[in-house]
Amino acid sequence: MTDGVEPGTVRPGGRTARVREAVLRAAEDALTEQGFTGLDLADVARRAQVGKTTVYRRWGTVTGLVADLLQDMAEQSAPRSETGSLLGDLTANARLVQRTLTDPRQGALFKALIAAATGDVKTAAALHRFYDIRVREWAPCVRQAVERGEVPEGTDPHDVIRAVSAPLYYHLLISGGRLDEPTADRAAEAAAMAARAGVFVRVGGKHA
Amino acid sequence: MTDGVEPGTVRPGGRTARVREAVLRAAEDALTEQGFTGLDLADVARRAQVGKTTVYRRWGTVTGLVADLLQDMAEQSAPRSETGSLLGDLTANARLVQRTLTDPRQGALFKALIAAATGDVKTAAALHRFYDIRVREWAPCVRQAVERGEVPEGTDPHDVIRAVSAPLYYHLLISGGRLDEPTADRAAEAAAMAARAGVFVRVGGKHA
DNA sequence: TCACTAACGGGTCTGTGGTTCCGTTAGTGA
DNA sequence: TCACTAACGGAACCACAGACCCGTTAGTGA
Repeated sequence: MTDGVEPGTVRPGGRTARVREAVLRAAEDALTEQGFTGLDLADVARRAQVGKTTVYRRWGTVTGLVADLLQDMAEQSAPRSETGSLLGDLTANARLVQRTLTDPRQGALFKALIAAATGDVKTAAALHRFYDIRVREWAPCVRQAVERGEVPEGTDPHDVIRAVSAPLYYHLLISGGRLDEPTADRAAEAAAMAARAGVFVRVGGKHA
Repeated sequence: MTDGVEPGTVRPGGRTARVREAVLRAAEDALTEQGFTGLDLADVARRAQVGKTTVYRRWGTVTGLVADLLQDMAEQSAPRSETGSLLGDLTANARLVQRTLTDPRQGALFKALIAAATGDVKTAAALHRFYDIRVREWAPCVRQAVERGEVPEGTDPHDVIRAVSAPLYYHLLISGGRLDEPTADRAAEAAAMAARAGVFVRVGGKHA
């Protein structure tokens, strides 16, 4: 803590990078299969074919490992589609999220990541960063809608994109309701309607 | 497992009830302070001034205890307010949720409950039941809005109420954004707008 | 009021998640 | 290509959450 250098920072190339890669993939698998609660670092080490000492030294705790995994996931981005209308773009986004959360592996993984973030501020910060990046990637479609005059000037793009995802995550984590394509479409419609009506216009020009 | 009777079912009165009460309150406190991860049943027993054997016998696991706590919480209901307009009612609901989630203790508790539910199907079922009850309590205000002609016939009341909460929980768990009164008001507005536009009309008459 | 036994609880034991020690392997810079 | 040392990893070790045993307390029905 006090004496500085974290392991993995001085010689980040070669073996160190390979170990990190293997451990993160193993952690992903383990989280997906066991969930956040059932995760132990020795098991991750076994899956990664790496000494468990290494895992404990580099990441220390389960939440530390999850935080690093989130950082890694944040780096790989998926491209967005463009349909020419706000509703079309938001629907594409909603369906992408819906498909991701419905996929047995991905859905379980995201649940585990979110659960981990509830208990640790560093992990929570990593999760926020991850979603901030994803939201930023889709924000342009709202800006284009503003330019086209579909939604009023001053509309906060991030708020709109988040409004699309929110009901889907609510279903996944809280209500347990069906998470099908019509649900996704409804989420997109609701967000588009609200955006058109000027609900997401920021008066002071301040962004979240 | 195979031989039937669960402890606490044959003599549910007197001491058994007192123990349950004390343990649930202690679990609530512990969850609030330590979060879901940092919870151990011996600590709960200590707080409740109850033998730890009792806690292990009656509830067995952390998730089992959380599931019972959720059932207990579901039984105590908070009344809703009526303002005479859909937007007014939804705003009242949004602010209630916002205040609950912002409160340091309550917010932490709900985070912990949701995290626990991600890892265990019984707990998840209990969580779904809890929110289903809460949603039902507020559904009448949407039905009244239908009667007043504010929103189209066939609008699913539950969908509307859930649409109000969703962005608030999204902020709490995922984006980490500000969770203030304007945010709550915006959530209510967005839901009201979408409802008015007929986004939540169910075609087949089937409810979620 | 009394007998019956469900449910409680202190004490002890154990499996395992996590830590530490120290020798080995392999990046890195000259 | 060589010296230096960061980073890895097997093995022994430890602490503690959770299981178990068995004697005690107190609801319940007659």
